[in-house]
Amino acid sequence: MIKPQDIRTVFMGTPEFALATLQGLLDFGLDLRAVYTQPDRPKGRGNQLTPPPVKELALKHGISVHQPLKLRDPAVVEELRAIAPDLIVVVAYGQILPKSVLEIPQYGCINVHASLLPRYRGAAPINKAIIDGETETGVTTMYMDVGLDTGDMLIKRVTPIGPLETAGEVHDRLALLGREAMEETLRRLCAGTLTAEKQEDALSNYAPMLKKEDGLIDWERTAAQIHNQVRGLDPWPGAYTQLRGEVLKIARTAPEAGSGAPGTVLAADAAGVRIACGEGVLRVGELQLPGKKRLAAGDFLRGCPLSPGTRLGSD
RNA sequence: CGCGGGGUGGAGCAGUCUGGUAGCUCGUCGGGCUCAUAACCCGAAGGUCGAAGGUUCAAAUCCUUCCCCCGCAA
Repeated sequence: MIKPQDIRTVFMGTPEFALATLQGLLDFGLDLRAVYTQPDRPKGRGNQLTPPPVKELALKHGISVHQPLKLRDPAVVEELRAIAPDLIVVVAYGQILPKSVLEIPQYGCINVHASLLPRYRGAAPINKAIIDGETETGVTTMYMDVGLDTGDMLIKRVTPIGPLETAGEVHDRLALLGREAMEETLRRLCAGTLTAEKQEDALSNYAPMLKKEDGLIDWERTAAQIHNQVRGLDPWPGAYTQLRGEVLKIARTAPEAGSGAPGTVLAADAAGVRIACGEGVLRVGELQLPGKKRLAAGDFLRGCPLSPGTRLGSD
């Protein structure tokens, strides 16, 4: 039986997704020696230098924060070795851990990944799962190895994906599940009952980093496919089409029955804008023009009327 | 000094370039019509046009300064 306060731990993470797990580590009572996170980056209007969410939480708890540009820098590795962690916990850190780092902690490097491995390895597991129309997903903790999300699996937590749920909503849920999975992992680590399971590589697939162009809608596809694309890319990067040469972002969609020439507005009122797809009709609840904010269909139409017959997409 | 858009009745917007009665769609209120309705018809209320200063006979509109909001750059 290992006591949490005897485990010298380093946490590595950057965005909001990592927050719950970091808090979980604190609550669990680990001996948290340092937090590694990405450097402050210019963000927001005016390009303000903004600290990553993890940094703010760490500072609030008086934990020393490291923000190396490159973790693989020998000096950085040396510094980390000097901290002599028994365990490194990694959640959405944003940098690959070199072998030299992976070998430092005696209890290994444990990562929380937002999918049911071996499915959806890679940078955008939540989005990709929704885009593919999956009805459930989850989180997996694993021992990290040199591959990308290929390490031996420890604990899984499953959650259903609702038919209208967006990536943002699932993201928030998975962040909490990730914390639970990590806590369970730590309990077993302390109790000595932690078991690891190899990933079945043949069942794996890869979720590459999202690009803005992934949001371009092809109205020839089915309403269900487009719906999955829209909610899978919400809130970032967002799905879009074109209206009179301008980018029109859409959100809060639902597939419906019906038909028409793909890309044609069939009806537009406060209940939504109905657009014909290659198969079926997509009801759009929220729309956004460049420089404007996202508006509910009713509000949007007051400022930008859309008459039936309007064609969307490239000409 | 990263790029860009904006602040106009309760909501969303037009009007600003080219100064001259503040407008549109919707909402609200009153009335009418209807078996009925988030429908339709008639009418009404509601705005120091973000703030201050300047130019002008006259400023939402042109000039200066300031405040606030938003989109994109993960």
